[in-house]
Amino acid sequence: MSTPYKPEVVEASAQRHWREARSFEVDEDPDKEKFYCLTMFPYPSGKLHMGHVRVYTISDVIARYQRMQGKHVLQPMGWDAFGMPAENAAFKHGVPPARWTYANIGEMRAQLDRLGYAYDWSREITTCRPDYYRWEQWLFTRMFDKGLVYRKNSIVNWDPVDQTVLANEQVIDGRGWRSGAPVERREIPQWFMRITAYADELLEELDRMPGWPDSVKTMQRNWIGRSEGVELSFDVEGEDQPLTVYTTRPDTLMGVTFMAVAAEHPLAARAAKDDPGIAAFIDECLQTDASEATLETMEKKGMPLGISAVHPLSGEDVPLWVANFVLMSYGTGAVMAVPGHDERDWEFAKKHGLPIKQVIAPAGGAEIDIQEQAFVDRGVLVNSGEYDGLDFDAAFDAIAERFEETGRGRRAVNYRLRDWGVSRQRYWGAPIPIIYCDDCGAVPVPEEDLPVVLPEDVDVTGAGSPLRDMPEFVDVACPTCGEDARRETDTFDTFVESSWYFARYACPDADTAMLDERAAYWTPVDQYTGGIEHAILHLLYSRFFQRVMRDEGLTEVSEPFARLLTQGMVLKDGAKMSKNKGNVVDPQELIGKYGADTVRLFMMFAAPPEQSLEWSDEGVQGSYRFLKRFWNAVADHMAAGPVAALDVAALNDEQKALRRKTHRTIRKIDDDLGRRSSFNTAVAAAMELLNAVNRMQDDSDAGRAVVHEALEAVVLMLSPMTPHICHALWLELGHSTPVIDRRWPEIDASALELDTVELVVQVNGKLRGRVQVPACADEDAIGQLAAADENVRRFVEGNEIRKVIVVPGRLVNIVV
RNA sequence: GCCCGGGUGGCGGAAUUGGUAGACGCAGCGGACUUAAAAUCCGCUGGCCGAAAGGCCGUGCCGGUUCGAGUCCGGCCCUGGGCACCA
Repeated sequence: MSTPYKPEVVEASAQRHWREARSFEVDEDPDKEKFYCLTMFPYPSGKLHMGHVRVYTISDVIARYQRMQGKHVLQPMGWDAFGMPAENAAFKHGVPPARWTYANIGEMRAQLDRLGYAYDWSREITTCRPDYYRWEQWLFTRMFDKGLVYRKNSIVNWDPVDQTVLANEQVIDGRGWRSGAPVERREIPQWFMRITAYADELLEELDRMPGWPDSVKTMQRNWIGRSEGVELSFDVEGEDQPLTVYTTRPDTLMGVTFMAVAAEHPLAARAAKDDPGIAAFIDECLQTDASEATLETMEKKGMPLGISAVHPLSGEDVPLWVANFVLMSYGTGAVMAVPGHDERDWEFAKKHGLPIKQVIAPAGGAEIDIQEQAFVDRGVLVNSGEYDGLDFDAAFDAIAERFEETGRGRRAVNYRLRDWGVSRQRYWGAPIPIIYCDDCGAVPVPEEDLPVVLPEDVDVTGAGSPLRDMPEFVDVACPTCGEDARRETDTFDTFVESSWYFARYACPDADTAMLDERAAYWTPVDQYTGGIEHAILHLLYSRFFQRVMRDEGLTEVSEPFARLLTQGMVLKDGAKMSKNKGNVVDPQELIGKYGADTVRLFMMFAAPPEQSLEWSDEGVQGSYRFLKRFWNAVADHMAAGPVAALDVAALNDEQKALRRKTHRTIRKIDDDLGRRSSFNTAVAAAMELLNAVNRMQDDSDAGRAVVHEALEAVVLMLSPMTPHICHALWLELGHSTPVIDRRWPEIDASALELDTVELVVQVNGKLRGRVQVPACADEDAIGQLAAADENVRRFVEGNEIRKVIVVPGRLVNIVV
């Protein structure tokens, strides 16, 4: 009698083996083909959630599959350890963020180990450790020297009651999350990284990244938002400086009937000095949070400034407005408005009684009424004087040239992408390595003084960074002149840490350089897996940082991630699992009840990886039942005594059929795991094969031999998904080499061959019958066999056959 | 508002390049085993008509292309992600 399946025993034993054999620690072996398999590292919140389990299981399956292909696989893990939750917890519980964070890391590491992931823990990274963040401080100072970082004013959400800067997440319906006070937009000086210097390269390389999903590449293209247009200068009455605007539609220039500037624009500020109404309107514009979604969805409002610009072609006066939909951060903070040919301008003009002028007509000559609806397509110029009759391209060139000749404008490429603001007015982050001196200005901290260590023993009050009140941190001598100076108290955006950690896993202990020669062996990452929510920011910043490191001579790699898989969320009752909704399922509990393999199997089986996964307690039980059946199938098979060697020449039809199923399944699962990342169908195929094995009632030597072959194949192929039970079953099947060190099963091509194939017969595209035909039959013979089918004849008789379409191996369609 | 996804039985999903819609699993129903229950095993399971053979309908909605559309094209509806300080 065999022992029943006990996951807790099986899993402890397999994990002990991996630990003692150091199965997952890898070095740099130039003779082996490397495979670097990485997941987006977690924020150490303290508890693993189902989203973590899903993404880490996906990655682990890929890592283990690639190992079975003979690759030298690195799968590291670490902690994205800086961030707001630690400050919030500190504020709430009075624990310093560092202590809270390190405690959480300990708990989460144990949880990950319980799931049996194949991590090389010797390379663990914790981003809040000085030996990690010192290198991003160092890179920042290098970027400073190259002019890749600079300081400028930019907008933040300001809570006027708590006197603190709020993250967008901390603004609820325009109010501070703790104070409830209406949030204001406020300008403060902040540090920026010049990602726009790499805009073209980041854009163009997307065309040469076959390993990334098209959707992510499209999102990044649109985010970078390259456009070709013209910069035009409009003289403004009473101003020395002209007002410059950028437009992608210079062909509509003669249709400009007003202009608008952002609330923060200097012209608006000047007008506000003499006009309390304008001042009040600008104040009102600033009473919103700074997110683009808010700005784009709020009611479009504006006010005339009482001054005019001069139209550069017609010389007519163009009234100047201040409007809440113009963004100071995009382009020049001013726009020319063409209500006839722009949706938003049209609505604004209608609302405020501004003129709407048609200057573009449809190329086809169709009649339009510009007063009813804006015409935004490209067309032919009208009402534009000497430019009448030109199409878009000709008008673009003619107008651009005219401005270039007079020096009042130029062709310009513009990007939607903005430089990356990295300053955060928070404590729990990497200090920005800058010292402010009254005489020398902003001075980067010299390399020998790095890292600038964040003091870890602090009291968090919730109102601003505690660093500001720590003279021992702030007061410092200027590195240039030695006079009294002040240290920067802002810290880096946590995206800075996650923009280069993937490279550091190659050499986490390098203490004389950011990266060493080991990075040349491991990078780029061959397979990167993480949430679709990171499709733009994290992935774009990482691509940027990789290039900055390249240009610093640290690596020759430009693209950090060769292949990308973006996995969907885990839902319960149609909603994302969250404490607020009370629909959280704790992985720990489930692992205690069913074991890690059941949880892993369910995660892989329940949905394709890119799609959201609907949690189901019954589905988990189904996975558990399958593993019990799997266990019993192997145990029963082995309990029946020794298995004879397989003699393929001596098989009957049923035995041949099982062998065919075995080798077809190997081919399918290999394709599903290796090429398609289709784990759910891989599991289904393994289940089908096991069902076929269980249906086989054949105690003959040959019958037991083909069953043995099938069971070995299932154990090997499921071992990436359920590694613990497969570890045990492989030993049970009589092997001494553990399954972790085995290769993927070989396909016997001769087992796949078939004498006859079944074809579907259609008449006019509708299924009417099935026929068995020899595998080698030609189209005429197939057509005749198909037409001979009794049911097919009923639909063909009395009609003329117009065409017979044969799709080899699939179907015959008779068109009558 | 803008950008990118998704929508198929009672449920999760399959259908890989335009070629058998519903693989695999869950739930349900029927049966075996059991004193009984649990567990396990076997069978059935998109809707409608039919005794059966078989037929008709069916992949969010409307229209189109094709011998053939879940898959391609046009227009809509619903829903998820992102929108630069959540990570």
